[in-house]
Amino acid sequence: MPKQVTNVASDDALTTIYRITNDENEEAKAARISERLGIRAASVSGMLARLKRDRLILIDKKKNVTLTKTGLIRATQMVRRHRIAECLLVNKFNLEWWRAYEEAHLFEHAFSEVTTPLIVKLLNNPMRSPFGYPIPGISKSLKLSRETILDMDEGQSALVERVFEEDEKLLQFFQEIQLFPDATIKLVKKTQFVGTISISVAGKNTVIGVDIAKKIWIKNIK
Amino acid sequence: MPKQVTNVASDDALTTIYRITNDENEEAKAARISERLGIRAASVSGMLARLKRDRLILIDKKKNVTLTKTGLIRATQMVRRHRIAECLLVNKFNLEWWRAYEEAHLFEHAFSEVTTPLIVKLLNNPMRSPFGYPIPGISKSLKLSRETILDMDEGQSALVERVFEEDEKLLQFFQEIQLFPDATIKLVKKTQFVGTISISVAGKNTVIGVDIAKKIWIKNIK
DNA sequence: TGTGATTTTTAGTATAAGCGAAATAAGCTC
DNA sequence: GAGCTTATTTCGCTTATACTAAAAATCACA
Repeated sequence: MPKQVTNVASDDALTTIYRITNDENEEAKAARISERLGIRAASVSGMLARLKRDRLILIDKKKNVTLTKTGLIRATQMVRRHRIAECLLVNKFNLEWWRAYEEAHLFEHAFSEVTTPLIVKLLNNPMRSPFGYPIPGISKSLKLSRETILDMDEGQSALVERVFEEDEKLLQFFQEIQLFPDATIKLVKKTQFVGTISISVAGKNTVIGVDIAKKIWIKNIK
Repeated sequence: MPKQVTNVASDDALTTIYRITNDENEEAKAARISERLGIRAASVSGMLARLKRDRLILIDKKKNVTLTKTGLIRATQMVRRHRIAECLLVNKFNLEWWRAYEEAHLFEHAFSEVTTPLIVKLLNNPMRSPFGYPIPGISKSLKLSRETILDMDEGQSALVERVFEEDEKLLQFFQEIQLFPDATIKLVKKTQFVGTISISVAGKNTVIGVDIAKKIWIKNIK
C-alpha cells in the first residue's frame, strides 16, 4: 500500500550511463559501468540484459551502451533528482560539500512527483549542482564544457566549471585547495612528461596528476 | 561503492510492528502486519521467518510478534527517521499535511547517520510529528495517551493528541473539519448503538463512525 | 596476423521479496 | 466438543540482484 522505494539498482545503472555518455562524453562500456557501480562485470552483464529487455538502453555492435528515449527520460529524471538533492543537502541542511554526492545517492530515490517540485521551489530553482553540473529536466539545461585544465596553456587562467563528484577523497582535496566551481584557476606549468601539472588556485600553487587534471572542467580561458 | 538504499522491506516490517505494539498497544499478529504492509500473509510469513532468523523479533506461542532489543533499536531508528521526515516535509517543504505519511515513507530510507542530525537541527529538535506522534530516539520521548474520544462523556471536551496517520482519505477528512493535534474536540452525542458519535471541532458538528473515533487519541479531558 | 590482455558473456549459486494454492493450526460458536 | 471461520504456514514458482569461475569474444599492437 505505501509508496515504496523501488528500482534502485536499475535506476543507478541508468544514471551511470547518463553520466558517462552525457557528462563525460565517453563511451559507456560495461567495464566502465562496472567500476562506477562497484559491482562485478558479470552482474553488469545481467543488468544490461534486463535494461535492454525493458527497452531502456541499446547496445551497438561495439558494445557501447546508449539510452533509448525512455531510458533517457528515466535517467534524466534521476540525475535531476540527484543534483537537486545535492543542492538541498548542501544549501539547506549544511552538509559538507564533499559528502553531498554520496548522501544524495540516498535522497534521489526518495524524491517523488509530489515532493520534487516543492524542493525545487524551496531551493529557488537551482540551475547547477554544488559540483557545477547542470540540473537537467524541465527547461533547457546548461551546456557542458568539454575543456579541462589540460586544454590551457601555461600562464592562462580560467573559471572552474565543474569537478568530478564521485570521489570523496578527491573532493576533500579540492576543498583544501579551495577549488570549487566558479573559482579561478591558473595553469602554472605543464610537466606532463612526468605526469603532473602545476596549478594555482586562491593564490596558492599545487601540483596535481594528469588524471586528476582531466577531472576539472573549465570555461572562459584567458 | 556508493551508499545504497537497502533493507527497505524488512525495515518497513519492523516499523509496522513497532507501530502496532507501541503506538496502538495492540498485539502484532501476522494478519495485521499483512494488512498494514499491503502484502500477502504468505509473504509476511517469510518475512517474519527472516526477521526471526536475524534475531530482530520474537514470536510467542500465541503468534504475537515482539521486537528484540536489536529489533527495537532498528525499528525506533526508522520510526524516528520517518517522523522527522514528516516534519521536514510539512514544515520545510510545505507539503500538504495529509500526504506526509506516505511521502515520508520514501524519505525515511534516505536518512543516514550523517544527514539525520543536520535535519534535526534544521527542524529545531522536533518532539512530535505532524500527526501528534512522539519522535523517539535520543532523549526520552513523549508518553502516548491511550484514550480516544470514545472515552469521553457527552458534553466533555479534550485536546486532540494524535490521529491515525496511515489513511490519506481519512486525513483529508480531518483536514476538512480542522481536526489536528492540539485542536479542541467536544463529544456532542454518543450514539454507539448505530455505530456513530457526534463531535464538534472548530465550532462545527460532525458525525463519525465508531471505528474512526478509535483513531483519534486525546488528552486533558474536561 | 598472431597473441596476450581486456572485456563480455555464460553457467551455476544464493538471497530477498513477492505471489497463489493448498494444507494446517487456532479460535469461536453453538 | 463438533464444526465453521480465520490465521498461519508450506509448497512451488517467479523476478531482481549479486556473486564466482570459466569460456568466449574483442582489442591492441607488435
